[in-house]
Amino acid sequence: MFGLIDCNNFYASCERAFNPSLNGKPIVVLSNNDGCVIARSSEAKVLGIPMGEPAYKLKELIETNQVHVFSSNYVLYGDMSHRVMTTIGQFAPELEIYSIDEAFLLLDGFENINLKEFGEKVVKTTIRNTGIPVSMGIAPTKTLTKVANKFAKKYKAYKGVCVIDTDEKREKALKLTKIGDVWGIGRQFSKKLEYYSVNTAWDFTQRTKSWVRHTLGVVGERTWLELRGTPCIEMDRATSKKSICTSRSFGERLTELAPVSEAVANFAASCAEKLRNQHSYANVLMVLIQTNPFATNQPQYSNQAVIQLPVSTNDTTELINFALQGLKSIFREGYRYKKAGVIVSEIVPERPMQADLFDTRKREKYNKVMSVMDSLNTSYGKQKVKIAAQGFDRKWKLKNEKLSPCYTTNLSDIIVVKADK
DNA sequence: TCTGGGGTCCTAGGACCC
DNA sequence: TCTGGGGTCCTAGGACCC
Repeated sequence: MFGLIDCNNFYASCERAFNPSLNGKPIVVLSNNDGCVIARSSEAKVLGIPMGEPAYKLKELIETNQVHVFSSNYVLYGDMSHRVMTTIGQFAPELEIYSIDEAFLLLDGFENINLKEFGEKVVKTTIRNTGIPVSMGIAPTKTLTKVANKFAKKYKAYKGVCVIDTDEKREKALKLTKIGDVWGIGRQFSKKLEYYSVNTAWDFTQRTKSWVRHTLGVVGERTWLELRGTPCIEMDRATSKKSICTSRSFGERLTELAPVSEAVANFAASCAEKLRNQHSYANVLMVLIQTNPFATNQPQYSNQAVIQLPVSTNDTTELINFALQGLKSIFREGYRYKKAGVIVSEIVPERPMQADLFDTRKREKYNKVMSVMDSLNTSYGKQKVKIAAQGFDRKWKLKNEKLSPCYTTNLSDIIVVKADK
């Protein structure tokens, strides 16, 4: 059996955890640049605020209903996520962190344990230890735990836990699940399936295997098997990423190379840090820039440069260098740029490292510089030490006017909270 | 004026090999 | 009339997830 734990309205719950006066009030959290709604408390959902809605379209609704609005605070959410994962990790032999607010548990060796009671204990402990409410689905396949989780959230009487462990329960649950709500069935697939009168997850399971294979390919076939109780998707044990991306929309449109360069240098530096954190090197770097695709009345341009790195690396100075070279090759005058990004890929572990016979760079020296930089930034705060190309102008800096304090990671914020009390 | 950011996997087609 | 069979690697694009 598998378990799936999912935090309820995660970002909204994080904002609430340190500000109890928000309990019972509608909250929304906005995407970077204060763009779209990406999280809503249940009160905000009741008001009919849809997921993904651009914030400017909601101005009136927010004012008349006194909705509390927050810019996204990933430092806070990341730290809270870590606390939740640490708590639930203690309950099972294996934990797969699937996203910032979700994790699978492998429930091997739980044959003689009452799973419902077990789940309730996990849920209660997590809320008590972290202040974040969670729900848990338990079932023989990952896709079915997703179904179970939805029911655990929907019905209060379940106390946050739903177990699907018999065919009767499975049939009942699948008949109540719309096909588009199934994990692995997105917009295109559900459109196709509805065309063939497959409206519920149950309808889907009643089709033949070959029909599903023919209509949706192997991916759909796996979902079909999983919904019928045959596990196909195992616990993912890989911990390091295969590609790493840092991209942002700018707070204002940029027309000059200089501020875009500064942004790209920062994105490259962030990729390098992420690489070092997971102890790996990249072999390929890509830089991309684009204008605003929504501004249809303005000249559009987007382009990307792909650079094969001569020697795999996670060195900030080196990656910034290549990223800026790439940027120069694609940057064109006369456009209002909205967004840029850096993606590193073909990622390999730090050891063993493939060297280059003709490499002239003093790699050991630079590695030392990087580790000193990392430890200074860990002790004294992000970006205390950085590369000059990352600059100080920050014209590209995104908008986040409604940022909450970093309660858990910034000492001065913690003191402020105490003073308020 | 205003619309996010970060990932994974699969497939088809082209270029190439013997 | 009639033109093989078996493979790899790469890329772009499409689907999905949070």
